[in-house]
Amino acid sequence: MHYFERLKVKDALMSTVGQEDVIILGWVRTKRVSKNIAFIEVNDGSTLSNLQLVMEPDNFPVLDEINTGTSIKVVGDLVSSQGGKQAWEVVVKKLEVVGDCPTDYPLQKKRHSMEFLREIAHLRPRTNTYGVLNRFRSKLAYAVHQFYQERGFYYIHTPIITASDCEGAGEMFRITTFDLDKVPMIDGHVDFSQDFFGQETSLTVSGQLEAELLATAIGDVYTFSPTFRAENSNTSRHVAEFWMIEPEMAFCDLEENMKVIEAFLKYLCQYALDNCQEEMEFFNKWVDQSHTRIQTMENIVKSEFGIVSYTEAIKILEKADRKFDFSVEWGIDLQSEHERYLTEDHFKRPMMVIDYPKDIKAFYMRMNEDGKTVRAVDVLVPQVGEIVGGSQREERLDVLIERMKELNMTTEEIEWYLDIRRWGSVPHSGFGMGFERMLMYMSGISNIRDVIPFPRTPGNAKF
RNA sequence: UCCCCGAUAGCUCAGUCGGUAGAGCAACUGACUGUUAAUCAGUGGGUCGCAGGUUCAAGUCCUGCUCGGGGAGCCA
Repeated sequence: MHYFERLKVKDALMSTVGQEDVIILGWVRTKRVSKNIAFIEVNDGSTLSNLQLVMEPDNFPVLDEINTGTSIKVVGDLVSSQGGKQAWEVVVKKLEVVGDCPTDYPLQKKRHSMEFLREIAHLRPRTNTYGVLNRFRSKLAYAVHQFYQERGFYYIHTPIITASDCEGAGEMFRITTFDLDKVPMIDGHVDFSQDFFGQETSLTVSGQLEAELLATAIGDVYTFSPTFRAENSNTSRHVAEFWMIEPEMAFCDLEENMKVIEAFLKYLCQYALDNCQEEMEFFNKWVDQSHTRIQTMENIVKSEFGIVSYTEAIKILEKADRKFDFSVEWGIDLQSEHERYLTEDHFKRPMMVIDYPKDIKAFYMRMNEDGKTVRAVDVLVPQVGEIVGGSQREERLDVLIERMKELNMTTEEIEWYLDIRRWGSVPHSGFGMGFERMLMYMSGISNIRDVIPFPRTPGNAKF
């Protein structure tokens, strides 16, 4: 097949000199045939742009079999193009069909709606938009690793299967090997002691608790792994399976944690500006309706994030010159409309809200001196909302146990989590960033189902 | 799960007061051209989401269901 010998379209287009007898392997995007000359544009996924092929139709009767979508193998000479829109093109010497493509191919030579493409998610990677997105996603995943590796963090693997039901981050998907038609029962309840693990187990909703164990051993760690939430959420920013990045740092307080968050977000934006120009220009031109995506990324890199305490945020909202559907008072959970007002209207930039009331945050967050608020931080960005949630963890064993009692939580199944507070406990902090939400923000793509190749949502696990 | 909106050709949509179906793009055929989302001319293409109901007559009105979109809650 000449896999190793072929020239990728990306490399052909970046060539500095002409080359004889190059091999191109790819899919036809469009064909233009006239009596004396014919053009094919071929794309192999290596880059957004197509490579133009030129030939005399009389010498290539196989042209009749070539449609949009056909996969082809080409041998020809790479020469500078006589046409205006591209520097290089290939004068074809040999052309063969690898796989034909009947004309009922769903991807037409025209723009399609994101909604339609979502229904054919197995084919949409072949479109310009999803080619750009999937290459961007790969590059950003690499940038995530690069950021942490450069700073001496260790990449850790936390379990996908978990037995802790107290992670508290949402509904969980149960896993079992039971024959669901005859589940063993005891005293009217499912007898999980007969199940594979001898207890009830689920897919993880967060690697944080385990990450804390590793952080209190090897210092600075991060996870980057799939996460599962069984919430019946039907919104443009929720999926049941998504990828989350969760750093955890020993000997680190909330203020230091926030510096890592800000540096991380800025790093990803700077990385995209430096290394993903083609993708960012595409998003700016075709995806972001206000055409300000590049400018937004540049602003993030330049400007300081806003920091406001929950209590101050409430005051700002109370003074706001506009009505909210949900009334504002200290102690409420901030609603979407409140978060949007803060980040989009009041501060007009990414915002960190800190020190939330303990009652609306998780049990493991460190109690402040006031006894009412905890060392939590949510990062809000325009258009997407919450993109990062983090906190300083409660490292004082007695305080943590007291808090769990308040919440009627049993400590039995989570003794292992308490143990790191028993022996050599240290202040530590961390956060979780939704990878897809970050991709949404950076690309301007407004539905999370369009930044992951195969989205899982209530009622839909196709492909 | 709740609220709102929608479902008509392959895609995006129009369809008036209820009277038996339209456009653009795509596809196909032909012509022409170093073209480039080519251009020009022509052709084919419909169980109007599904199931009921009202009516002489339903794409159009009513009910239920399914699916999709926007918003809310939950959160990353």
